Formats: sequence, structure tokens, C-alpha cells
Amino acid sequence: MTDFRKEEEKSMNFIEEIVESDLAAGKYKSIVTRFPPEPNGYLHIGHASSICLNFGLTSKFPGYTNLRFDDTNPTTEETEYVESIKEDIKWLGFQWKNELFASDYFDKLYEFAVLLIKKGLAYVDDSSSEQIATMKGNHTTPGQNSPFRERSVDENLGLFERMKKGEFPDGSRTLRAKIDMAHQNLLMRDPILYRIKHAHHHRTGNNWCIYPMYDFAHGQSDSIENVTHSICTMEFVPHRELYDWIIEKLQIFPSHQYEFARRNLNYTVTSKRKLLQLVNEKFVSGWDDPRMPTITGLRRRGYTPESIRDFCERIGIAKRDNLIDVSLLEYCIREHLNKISQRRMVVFDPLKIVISNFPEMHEEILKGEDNPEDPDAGHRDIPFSRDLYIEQDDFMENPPKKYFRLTPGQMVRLKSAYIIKCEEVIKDDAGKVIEVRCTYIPESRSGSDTSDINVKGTLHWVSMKHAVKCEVRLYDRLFRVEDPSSEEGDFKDYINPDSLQVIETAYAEPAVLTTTFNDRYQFLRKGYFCLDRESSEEKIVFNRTVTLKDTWAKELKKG
RNA sequence: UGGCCUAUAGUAUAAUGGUAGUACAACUGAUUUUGGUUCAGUUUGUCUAGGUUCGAAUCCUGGUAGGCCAACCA
Repeated sequence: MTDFRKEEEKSMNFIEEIVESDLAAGKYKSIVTRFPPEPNGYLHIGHASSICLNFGLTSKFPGYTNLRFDDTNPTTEETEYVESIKEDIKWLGFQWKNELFASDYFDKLYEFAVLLIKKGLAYVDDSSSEQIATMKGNHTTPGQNSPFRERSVDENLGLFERMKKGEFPDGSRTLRAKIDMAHQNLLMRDPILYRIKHAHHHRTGNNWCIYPMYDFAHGQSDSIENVTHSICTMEFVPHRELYDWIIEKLQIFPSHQYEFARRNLNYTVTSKRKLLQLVNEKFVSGWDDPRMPTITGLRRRGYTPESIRDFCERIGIAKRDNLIDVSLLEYCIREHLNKISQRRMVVFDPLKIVISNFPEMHEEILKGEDNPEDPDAGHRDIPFSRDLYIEQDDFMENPPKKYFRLTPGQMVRLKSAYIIKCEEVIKDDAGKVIEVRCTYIPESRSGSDTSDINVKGTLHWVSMKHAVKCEVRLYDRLFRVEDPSSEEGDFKDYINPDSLQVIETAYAEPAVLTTTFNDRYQFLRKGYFCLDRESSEEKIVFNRTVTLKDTWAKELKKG
């Protein structure tokens, strides 16, 4: 019920408005959308936005969404990508109605081409790529007709069939639409419909040696599937005129194209070409490197599908250029993880604490809340003993103002345990603090505190002899600048050299031993973590999904 | 140089001719056994010049700025 209210209050984006008014006007009884990836790379956060839009539309309004692979260029497309794309969409929480491929329509598309030839609207051109480019003209000067433009229908039919049969080498001929070489829209100057490519296709094998261009495949595929609202990004705006022209001349189901501005995230790149470079040139460990903005990278990093959907909902859909602040994505994942993750204590950079008034061989089992945000989450056992680790950061001999942590003579609480007081600082020959001797207040035990002592700071800790060693990988933004693509020179010059920091040995409380790959943890005062897929029985590896908000760090930065 | 698209706070997005709102970010403060969470509050905006109108972020015109278009890529 509360969800429904929320829905109602939320305003629609411009595409939802178009759909609503089409439905209200009785133009359609239900709608069909499609998500049309080319299987030549992995899906990234920008695609997530498009996926949420297309599938979201058909969950808000009657209708369904297809998954259609736009696989008309055999030289760049691979089955590996088909599989990853399907996995990512499912993981995001969406289910398509039909799984389709543009290559399913190669026969149909060929028939469409023949029909266009018969209508005198397409011709075979023997010009070279360079000649076609020259004759195209440019923004200010009209193009020139190809010398092959006036071939007879029969001659075109014969030549096109021979192209299909493989009688001509790559690049020697094309099929072109006969529109208008002086058209203001360059895409309407007799666009190429088919090209010859003697290449193996991931699905049709060697059946074909001619392949349709995007403009002669996409719109017709939409039409064949009765797609009502074909949604794409702004760079396809000029294609819409051609899209409509072909549908009109073929007299097939009139799908309509609508464009929105692709979503851009700061401190990263989301072009497939650039992501591929990062992978191939080993700036990252692969498509699923946790620093990558790919869906698979975000998944490995510990992002949840809920948080990504929430993010896409919040950033909205519009037509203007944008560069979205990654802090919103981080906000979304923190918000979700805060609700669902179990709390654990892990020390990254240990400093030994000895509780001198605690018996040496003694140990106690304390209870720690699994999640204070969730009353049903329960508790875990935490062993406490005389020798402990805290973070180096959490002790300072000469603290700055407003430092609430352990300092000589002062008291802090150990989370879920006791209040301790710093009594003595032990240093090595170089003057480095190697151990801090404390006393504890026995009656300050968490949950049954009768000490009446108030302390400012609470620290996380682990019992030395119970500590479990693990590796922790800390990630930061991949680039040093907000928009690497708009900087001078190569975008790779702006990679953040500190985007990965590995803590080879961190010390965790024993409760982490039962972690499964689905678990989400909040390491107290450190951030949210999940098990990395490289984790094993011998070596536990955690990925930091995102830090906690840290107002103290901010304070320090201000100086 | 032509055409097309776009312009609301630092960022993103609403307001559909009638009170410029929301979220994130930033900043105060309260609460807190996480410097987390939560809560209360503050700062910041209609690109510009005209026009239409009782009234313009919204409609019109000019300008400015950004983006896209001259692949046998999608």
C-alpha cells in the first residue's frame, strides 16, 4: 500500500508519458518494448538504465519486453557476450518475453531488400567505399548520384542474388536505397543497406556472405516483433527519418523510435571501446574487475540488483547530456546494505592492546548484534581476551582536537565489550608505538553496564588469539578526473594509480568463518564487504563494496 | 560552414501558461556502545536578449553554450 502511494506521487519521465497517452488514446491496447544489445561487449551501468526503462515500461503498463541481440556484424560479435548479457539482465531482476536475434530475420530481411529493388527503391552499386564517400558530399554540399543508380530492376535483382551467392569479393558491391543524394540528412543520401562480408557469423555460420546494415535491420526487426515503442539513445535521432522511410516503403508494422540521452557516470568510462581497452591492456583484471562499471564488475564488487535499480530510478530519463555523480550510486548501495548486512569487526592495520587487569589465560564470550537496523537479525558470539588488536589509527599519543579515540590516560569503549583506559605506551627503539597497555572496567560490560562512565569513542577490535586472517581488497574510483574522455590526450593517462589497495593480512573476528558468497557484511567503521570469487578455504578474500560515510576523515581533510 | 537535439541549484531530475519542488552532494545541530544509521535545519537554480500574455521555467523570435551527424559499426 505504501508502495502504491509512492508510485502515485512519483512523476513520470517523458517516455512513460508518451506511452500513457498512446494507451489513453487507444493507439495500442498493450505495448511491446525490446532491449537490443549488440553482443560485442559486456553490459555496463549505462545499459542498466536502458534495461530498467524498457522493462520498467512493461511492468508499469500492459505489455511485454523482448531481448533481441542486434547481431548483424559477424566480425565483432561473439557467443561469450550473448551469455554474459543474458546473465546480467537476469541478475538485475528482469525477465524477457522472447529471446530473439536480428540474425533470425536474415531471410526475411533479404526478402525486404528484394521488394525494395522491385519497387525501384534500391540498387546495387559497384562503387568502392572511397567513391561512395566522395559522392556523398558533406554538410554544406549535396552529393552526386552514383553512375550505377539507374540500373534496371532486373539487373539489380540479378546482381543482388549473385552478391548473396558469394560471387563477389568483400567490398566490391553494396545494395543501396534510392532516396535523395541532395537530402539534408546525410543518412538519407542513398544509405547502404547490405554489404558483402565473407565472414563466419556466431549463429548463422557460413550461410551468408552479405549482411544487412543497422539501418536495414533494426527497424524491420522491431516491426516484425510488433515493437510499439523502440527506445534508443540520442545519437540515433538522425536515423529515425530513415527508420520511418523503410517501414513506410515496405508497408510493415509501424514501430516508432524514441530517443533519450545515455546516462554518464563521473570518474569512469562507459564506452565499450574504452572498456575493452582497459581489459585488453590489463589496466584491470578483466570485465568483472570490481573497479569496472560493468554489471558483472559491480556484482563482483558487492552491489545488489536492488541498489542498481534504485539508482536508475533516481537518475531518471531525459534528453539532455548528463554526467551523474557517482556519490548517488554509492548512496544507493549504502542504503540497501545498511539494511541487510551483518555487522562484523575486522582490524586492517593492527596495534596490540594488552588489558593488564584481565587474567592472562581467561577468555569471555560476548554477544554482538548482527544488525542494529533489523531487530530480527540476532546476535553472534565474540571472544574477548587479554591481548587484542585495534586499528593503528585508533590510537594517538598526541591527538588533534576532537579526536575521540584512544589516547594516553583516556577511556574508550570497545564495541560490544568493555570500556578501557590507556595506561602505558610501549615503543620500539625507533620510537614507534608497538603496544598499548590498558586496564578495563569490569562493570562496564556491554549490555550490563553499571559503571556510569560516558565515553566519546567506540572502537572495533579483535581478540588476538581468536583472530582469523583474511585478505581485504579496497577499491577506489578508477579515474582521477570526473570525465576522462573529455580530457586532453589519452583517457588512460587519467587512471587512478591507487584504485586498488590490497591488505594482505587483516584480522577478523571468528564469525566471518561461516561467510558464504551471498553474505553481505558491514565491517564496523570500515565499510561494506563481500566475499570475492577468488576466495577459498585456504584464503579468505573480501572486497570492499563501498566505504561508510566518514565525517571524521572529512574533518581531517579540512585541517 | 549546413541540419538536428538540448539548456532549471555543485549533480541529476520535477513543475505540462498560475506558489520553482525532490533526491544526492555540501554545511549546522540533536541522537547514537559504529565519527555509521536516524532526526531537525541551512546554503545554492530557470543560459541570454526581446516578444506574446493579466500572468512565462513553460509559447514565439534572435543570440550564446554544449552534444550529435560526412563507418561497407551499432
